[in-house]
Amino acid sequence: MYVSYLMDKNTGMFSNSAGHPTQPLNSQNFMQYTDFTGYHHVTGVSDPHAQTTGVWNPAYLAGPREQWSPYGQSADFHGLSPGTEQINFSSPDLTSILPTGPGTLPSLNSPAGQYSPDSERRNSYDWIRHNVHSSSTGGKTRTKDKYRVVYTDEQRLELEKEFQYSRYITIRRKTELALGLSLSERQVKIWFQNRRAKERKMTKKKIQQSQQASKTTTTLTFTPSCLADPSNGSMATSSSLLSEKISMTIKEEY
DNA sequence: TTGTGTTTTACGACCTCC
DNA sequence: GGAGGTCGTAAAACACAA
Repeated sequence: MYVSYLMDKNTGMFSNSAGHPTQPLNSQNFMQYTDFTGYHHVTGVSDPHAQTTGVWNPAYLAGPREQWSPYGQSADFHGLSPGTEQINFSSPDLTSILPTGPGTLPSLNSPAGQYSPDSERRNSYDWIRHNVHSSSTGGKTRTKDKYRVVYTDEQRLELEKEFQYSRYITIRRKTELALGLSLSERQVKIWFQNRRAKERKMTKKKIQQSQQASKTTTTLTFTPSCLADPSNGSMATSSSLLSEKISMTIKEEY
């Protein structure tokens, strides 16, 4: 709230909405995806006109997205226009799911799943499922008929893009996003909360891994001196000691 | 097919700020 | 007091190995 509040106050940031990913941006100043792990559903993401768009609010399907966009100029949330906008994806995770070209999103006419390595795991069955789950307009809670809904690729992508732009969404953007994605503002808010939690979790994991790696390296560089010690006995003994040291290091880590 | 582990929505508890 | 933050967790959805 506080950050959003401040960001909302800081109108200079979004003055004329310039610089905001919502608006068509140059590829140069467009946000870079630094982390997109876990979002495998990219099939048909950028194809608002494909058959898979059953996930969209019928109101949006009535015409081009330009007409239903709450953002004025373009409904292509962050430059999803085919062939006109380019987005830099710096994340290995993202580049793995996106075309290998210079940061271009998949062509609108591309077959769903073509660009997704996960298409092997989440194939056509997957986007069919998404159509089935087109009731992602949400509002369903534990107390209602369904525990949770699965967001569509489009919803996830746009939320993710917004997240890459800013970890904390402004009140205004939350409203716009909720409108554009047929989600409730509460859902958008919670999505951001969960996304931040996910990022923290991954950051923590990475830190732990790097610490563990450095510890292991330290142990390994220290060991040869032990091996050089004539009193150390046979090599077999030394190597067994080494493996013991490593396992102990790992144990310490946990 | 089934068991298991991971990820994704959604919520409640508690905290801070206005 | 209300809104939104983190943290922890439940449960659905999903992937994958056996």
